[in-house]
Amino acid sequence: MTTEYSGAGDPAKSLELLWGLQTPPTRGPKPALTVSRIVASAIAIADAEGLPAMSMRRVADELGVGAMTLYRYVPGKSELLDVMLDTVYGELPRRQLDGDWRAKLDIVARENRELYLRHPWLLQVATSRPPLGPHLMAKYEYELSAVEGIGLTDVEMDAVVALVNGYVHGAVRSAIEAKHVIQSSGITDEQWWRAHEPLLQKIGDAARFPLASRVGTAVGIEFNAAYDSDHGFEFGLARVLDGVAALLVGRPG
Amino acid sequence: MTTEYSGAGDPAKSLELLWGLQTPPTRGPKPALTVSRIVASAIAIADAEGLPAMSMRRVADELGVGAMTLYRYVPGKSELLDVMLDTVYGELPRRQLDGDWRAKLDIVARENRELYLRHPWLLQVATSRPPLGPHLMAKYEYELSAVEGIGLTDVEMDAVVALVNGYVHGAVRSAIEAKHVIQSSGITDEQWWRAHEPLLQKIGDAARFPLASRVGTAVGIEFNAAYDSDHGFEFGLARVLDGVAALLVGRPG
DNA sequence: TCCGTACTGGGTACACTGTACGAGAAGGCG
DNA sequence: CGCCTTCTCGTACAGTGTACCCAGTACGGA
Repeated sequence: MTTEYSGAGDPAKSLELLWGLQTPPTRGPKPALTVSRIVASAIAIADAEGLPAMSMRRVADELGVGAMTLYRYVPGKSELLDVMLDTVYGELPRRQLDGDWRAKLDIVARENRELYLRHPWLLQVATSRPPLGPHLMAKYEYELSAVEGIGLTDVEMDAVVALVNGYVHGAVRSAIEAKHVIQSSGITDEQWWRAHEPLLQKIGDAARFPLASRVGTAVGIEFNAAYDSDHGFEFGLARVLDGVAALLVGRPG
Repeated sequence: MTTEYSGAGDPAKSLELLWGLQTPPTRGPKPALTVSRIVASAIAIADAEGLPAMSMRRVADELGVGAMTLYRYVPGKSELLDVMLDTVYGELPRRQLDGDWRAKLDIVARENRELYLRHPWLLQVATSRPPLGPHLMAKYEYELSAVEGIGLTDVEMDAVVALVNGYVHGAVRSAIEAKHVIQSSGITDEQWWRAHEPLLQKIGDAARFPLASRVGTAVGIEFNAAYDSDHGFEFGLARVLDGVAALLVGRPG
């Protein structure tokens, strides 16, 4: 299983692709493909079969062309990933944000969560300083607008947005991976803990990890129950937003 | 560039390795290697050259044996990664936690941060439900002890620990990736934004993203300055802990 | 109209990856 | 000693991204 890096390719090349800056040539045969068709295929494969299945040959097969043909449109796989990222960012609704900052950040968090659930492979792409595509720019602008004018410095605004985005990223990743493990193994968390109790007892002192086994079992039961899995997400998000609220106490805004 | 999954191998096999449950045979030639030597080599390579450089052949070369020899000691690369994870978790100091819950969580967060900075490849390993090695168990137990007896339910204790760990993970990842990009490209964030200003102006309406460019520039300057890079970490951590504090208001503990 | 030339398509090849298989060597036990 | 377990590791296979190069296409200028 592999995960990829964004921004690993030539930034200038990626930017040209992202903003559609390459001027189409007048001579020569008409291209059979377009970058967006390639990107759409790649996203479809990643959505359906995961990021590791998205190889250049696989995408090319899907489009009915040879593998090397893709390199006429995209400098390499890294740049393809960059464009995939920016493309799915374009799916975000970016509706009008109403209410106070908390309501706005709440919506932002939920929209990002939906996006991650729709494209789980996003969670496997490292996205620090990705090439600034138009949709990523718009996403950043949109998210900053949620905390504009509430008394934060510019740097604090960025930090708060990053904090919320980071939380959503982590929370969704945990949830998805837990679901995957349960699906692939057919073993729930609770069953897993129970199955390993004998092992844990055999390993030296069973009382060495009292908190871990008590809490671990409780969490397993909770997740195993027909418990609303959104609840865990809500809990963490509320904590993060409470933390931001504490920062704003006593500030004008 | 590739990243790996933990827990992708046979859990039972990983557990046997992690807890050292295999009984050494009496017959046959003496093994030339040990699992811990293999793991130490693998960790050294991953530390020095990154996770993608840690291939089975590379580790075998380092140890002066054939690639397939490793498979006598470790079922596969996934299980090797599991043991690597548990081994570095064993490096955590786990000193006596003093003070109130906030001081304790603060220490936990800092210790985890140090670990990530020492072994950046940890950030590229997906660790949801990794095989329960002895050191991971100890880590979990230690972290739970920071929030034990302060009025949280078991499930809340797990959620708070996961929240803090998730924050540290995300914050360190951002910091490390930002540093990598600056090192490899020689371009600071500020220079990057300035260099792309003409591009952004050329793209339709330059005023389309006023917040993004203002805040982006401010953040770039801040990071570029000889500004203590720990400051950003502190800010986010304080927000997270404030959020936990808000949860505890009015509870006995 | 016709050719040169810019361009596209894609086959082949290379250096990698993890690891299945199986042959040969080594060494404790009856 | 001989058996049988165990260890080492060469070879092989199905993948990966992509560099290189040749063949075919179609427009611009003559």
